[in-house]
Amino acid sequence: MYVTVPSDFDLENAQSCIAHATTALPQTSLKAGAHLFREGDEVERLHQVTSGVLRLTRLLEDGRRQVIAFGYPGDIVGFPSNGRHHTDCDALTDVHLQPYRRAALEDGQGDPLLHKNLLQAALREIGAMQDHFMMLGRKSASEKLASFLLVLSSRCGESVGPYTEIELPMSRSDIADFLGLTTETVSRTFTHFRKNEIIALERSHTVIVLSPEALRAVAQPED
Amino acid sequence: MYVTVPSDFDLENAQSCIAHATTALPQTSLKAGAHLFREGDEVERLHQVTSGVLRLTRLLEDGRRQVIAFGYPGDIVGFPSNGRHHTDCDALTDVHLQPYRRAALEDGQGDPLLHKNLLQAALREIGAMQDHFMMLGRKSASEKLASFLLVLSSRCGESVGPYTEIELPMSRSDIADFLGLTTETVSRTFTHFRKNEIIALERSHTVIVLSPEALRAVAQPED
DNA sequence: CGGGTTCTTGACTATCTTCAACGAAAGTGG
DNA sequence: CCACTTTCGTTGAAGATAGTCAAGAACCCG
Repeated sequence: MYVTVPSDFDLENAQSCIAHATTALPQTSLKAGAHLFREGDEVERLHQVTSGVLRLTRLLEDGRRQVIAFGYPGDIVGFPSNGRHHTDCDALTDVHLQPYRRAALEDGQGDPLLHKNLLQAALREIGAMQDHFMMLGRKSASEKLASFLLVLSSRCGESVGPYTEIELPMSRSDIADFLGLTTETVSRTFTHFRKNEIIALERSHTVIVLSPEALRAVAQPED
Repeated sequence: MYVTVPSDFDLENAQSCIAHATTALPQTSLKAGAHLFREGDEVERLHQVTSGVLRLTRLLEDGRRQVIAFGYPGDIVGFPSNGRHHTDCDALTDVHLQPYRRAALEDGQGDPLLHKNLLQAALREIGAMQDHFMMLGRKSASEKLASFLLVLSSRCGESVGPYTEIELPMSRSDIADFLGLTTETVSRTFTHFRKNEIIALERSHTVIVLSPEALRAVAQPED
């Protein structure tokens, strides 16, 4: 999951499981905190998240970290770069996964429909990442966090009375490393939104969106 | 072209033209300043740069711009996201291009080798973009510019006596929008490098790398 | 309940941006 | 070819946003 400009995420298309009955591998699962793969590992499978949330990260020698993406249900992770994983991946919550053979992506053989679906997923990934560049390079802290909350709200928000509730399985520092900020700035920005009654924090990991309009206004200022 | 961690770019692999004799489309060319495609256009062809440099950009409603990538010889641009271009693309210099049918990427039919090569290019693209996230999210202005110059130096540096010379076809604001900075900061950082005798500027678009070691040291601090 | 981690908050600082001015370079038209 | 205009690059001063350092509060887990 990246933070893309609104309406870019094709829910219908992406969330559907693209497994094909005849060739499907059995679903697997992962406990919270367990790792799925590490940077440099040979890619054997791609994985589509069925439930739970994954975290993809990359490290710099000096310890700086970038969270590349969060893997939410419907997302496919593990695209090989020169045959190898290019990020670390671990589970933020218990996760269920639908694995696909790497060959299903790379060879047309076997299941042509699956091949096509995986390829399209990879191409959508490129598009989504291009949007995320804009986020990282050109948006302020408030814009970043507001955009992030909006995406989460549409992908995993639950209606609670008149409001939308978002459960955040990741820590403040995960959010910071995803958005190119520090934990302190993320925390302060949450507080700022809270004081302006744009959101409420039930617990630090449970956000209630009080005013989606205000959130949208912060995320993409008119000009 | 993205700014990736060192040694990640596979020169051999990427620079080679992947056209297949029997199915090849004729080369095309583009004058400096001409556009190749615009965001939202239906993708008909992918293009591999043969000579010259392309610029891929994305705009925010309020005018903020992100340069997504520069297309250097060997690079392939135009991967479709849901069948459409997701960026604008224009030529910074006169450019020669090898076009490929979109179907060559999306269908296995036709030329299986070409299909495979295009797919691998798309997957490498994902890996390279992941590195670029780190750049945008976690690096300082000096680190960004030093990394940028190092990549250019290895991709298009020309030996001039003991030094490497880099010709920059893009403006300061292109560099700024690529690295997530302002033109002023880019300019100041150039000046800073010049004063420290890491580089020399023959003209504002011609960089001479005086000390690649120093540049590397700035690009990736030990810890 | 205790101990460690995570989150929040405060004070201060640094980096980068903004605004502004100027000079250099490049494009335009007579 | 030269003057004119416009764009681009550099530099300075001031300001703002986000980062750093530090401490206390809240939360989680055993």
